[in-house]
Amino acid sequence: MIKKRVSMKDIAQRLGISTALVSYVLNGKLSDRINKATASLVKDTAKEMGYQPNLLAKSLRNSKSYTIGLILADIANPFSAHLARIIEDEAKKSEYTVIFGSADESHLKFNDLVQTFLSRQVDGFIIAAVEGAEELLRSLKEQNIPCVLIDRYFSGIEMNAVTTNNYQVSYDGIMKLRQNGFNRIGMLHLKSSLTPMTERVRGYQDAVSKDNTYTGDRYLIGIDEPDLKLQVVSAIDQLVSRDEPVDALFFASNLLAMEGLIHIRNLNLRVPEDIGILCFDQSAAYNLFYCPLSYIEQPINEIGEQAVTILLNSIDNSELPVQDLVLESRLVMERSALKTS
Amino acid sequence: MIKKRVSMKDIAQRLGISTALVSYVLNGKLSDRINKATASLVKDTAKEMGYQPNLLAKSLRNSKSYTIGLILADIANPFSAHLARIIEDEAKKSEYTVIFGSADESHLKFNDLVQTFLSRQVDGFIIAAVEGAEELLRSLKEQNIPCVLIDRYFSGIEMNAVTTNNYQVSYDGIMKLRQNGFNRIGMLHLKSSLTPMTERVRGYQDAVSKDNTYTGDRYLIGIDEPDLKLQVVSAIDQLVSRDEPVDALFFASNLLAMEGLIHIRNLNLRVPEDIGILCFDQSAAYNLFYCPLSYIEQPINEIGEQAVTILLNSIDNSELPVQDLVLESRLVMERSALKTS
DNA sequence: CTGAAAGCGCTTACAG
DNA sequence: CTGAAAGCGCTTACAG
Repeated sequence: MIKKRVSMKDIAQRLGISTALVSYVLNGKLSDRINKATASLVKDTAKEMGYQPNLLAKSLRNSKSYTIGLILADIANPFSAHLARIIEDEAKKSEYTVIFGSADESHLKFNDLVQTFLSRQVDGFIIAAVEGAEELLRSLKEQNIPCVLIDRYFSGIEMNAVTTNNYQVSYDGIMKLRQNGFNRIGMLHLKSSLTPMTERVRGYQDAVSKDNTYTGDRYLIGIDEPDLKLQVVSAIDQLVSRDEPVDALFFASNLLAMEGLIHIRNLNLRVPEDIGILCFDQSAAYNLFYCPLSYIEQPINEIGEQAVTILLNSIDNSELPVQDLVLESRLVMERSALKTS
Repeated sequence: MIKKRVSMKDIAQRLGISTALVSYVLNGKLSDRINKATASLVKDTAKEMGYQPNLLAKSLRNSKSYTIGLILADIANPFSAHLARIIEDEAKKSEYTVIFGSADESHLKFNDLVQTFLSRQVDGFIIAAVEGAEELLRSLKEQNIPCVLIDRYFSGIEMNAVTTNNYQVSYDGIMKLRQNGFNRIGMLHLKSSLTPMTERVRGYQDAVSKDNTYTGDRYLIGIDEPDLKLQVVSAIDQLVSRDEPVDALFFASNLLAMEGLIHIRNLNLRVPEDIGILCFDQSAAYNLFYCPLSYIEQPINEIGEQAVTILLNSIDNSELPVQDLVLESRLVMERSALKTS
């Protein structure tokens, strides 16, 4: 059996005083009214006996668990993993613990996680929501449970959110490609109704349509996530074998870029001579590609930090107005986006 | 304010019965002795009122939190992130929740995490330990707190562990390189006293020393993690510019391989013509390198699953003997390990 | 300066 | 078939 851990009661008994007194001392409350000698005796004894407060009991009594629930799309995705790390670090600074789960784009898993975390009395949520989550989010809002949405934004619901300027940075990126001389720019995106993806597509569409270059959907292909590899391959095959083939590609996500670049290499297409490249999201992997790749870098650290800050504020004060923070991504232009012909 | 959540007491009052009865019904206990009508009434009312059990209270009462503490080296490392995902999934199947933290190779952070998690009354730990953790691990063992070590193994302490055959697979990998005709094989490893690294080095040393090819340390260079990038660059520069330069390189970790390959490409060394390559750990990034890379793949899924299984077993039954599971890694030989001259 | 007492939301041995 | 009561480890208003 696990050794019984020592409680305040144990300390109190050993010292022949009340648990109330032990509690006051150990929490530094009423310190002005407590006998200094008693106080230090209590502290010493606590240390000696290896006292560890039981946070479960504390939480139950205070109806505050100092726990935040983090729901991510997929912790195995580097973007999520990085975010998880920042959020855990940041939460810890304020003595909060993080419990987490991956929703894997499944509505059922998402609901399940929310319920589990509620049972565990989390003080609030940081959520990268999945499609079909609106109803549940609305109910969290109604119950006044502090939440911050990250990455994905639901326009119908007034909730705290930390997102990035997906539309603008995509637009800027494409315009930059155009200025650099590319004029048949294709885009691969994930079929998704969630804002980051839709906004990136919209940014692309507006940029390529500007001044009537061509209408936005001519070189635009949506990919189904479950069948990603195969579809990326055939999409690229298609785009490069047209009468007027693409001369540049914009990958709307990490994973798309990964698979796309592999195929481009297999096709022996030269970047940027045959095809220019722009990717959304940074990846350590890009460094292994022969041509320095251009990408759009979201400020992950800031997203994580701000999400925690906003959440903790709204836990402390439920009257705060809803915050909707849009951070700026950075456009990093490398050789893959320079026309050389 | 957060709306008060509904408790068993609320249900009991509404129905004019005792909370005991509510508890019995909702937990399916004593179900043979309870009036079916009352039972279904309770269940319906619970559902209608949106009852959510308070796991904090339950845990306090049962001295069991259904929580496991996961301590990783660094959640932002793909290997860890993947592991975290498996462990969370696997734990969830048994209704356990995971709380996690990154120790970042810091002894202090590690201690801190253990204390925090103990305060939260975790039922057990899954731990990728840091250097200098022995003492604390020993104390966990003394307190009979269920633990499973992963990835890193401490020979002095009898604890459950799930690791992989680092020595053997490294040995095999190097022997394979030799069979393929490489005979001046270098290795870059992290300076670390922890088993995975030391075992990989030992495997390399034994393999290159076999039949007196050369002694094991001639082409062996240790890298300090904080200064990894620069040191990898200068290590490689050194190894390839000797009178008898290396004709192959074994990278003992993901990160080393990443930086090393970038530099090899910058030097315009051809893989495998100028230099053969073998990497420890798989990485999605390898696919972007121009030459298919050989690597050693640890069975991450199995590590995670087994760790959870062993942990839950030892939570349920503290009398179980210590388990020390060594899983087999897989050697994946690609063109980077084929001598072509 | 200190203690007795109630209560957070649950479970369970005991009694009827 | 059901209820009263104690207790898990804490905190805190109240009394002295």
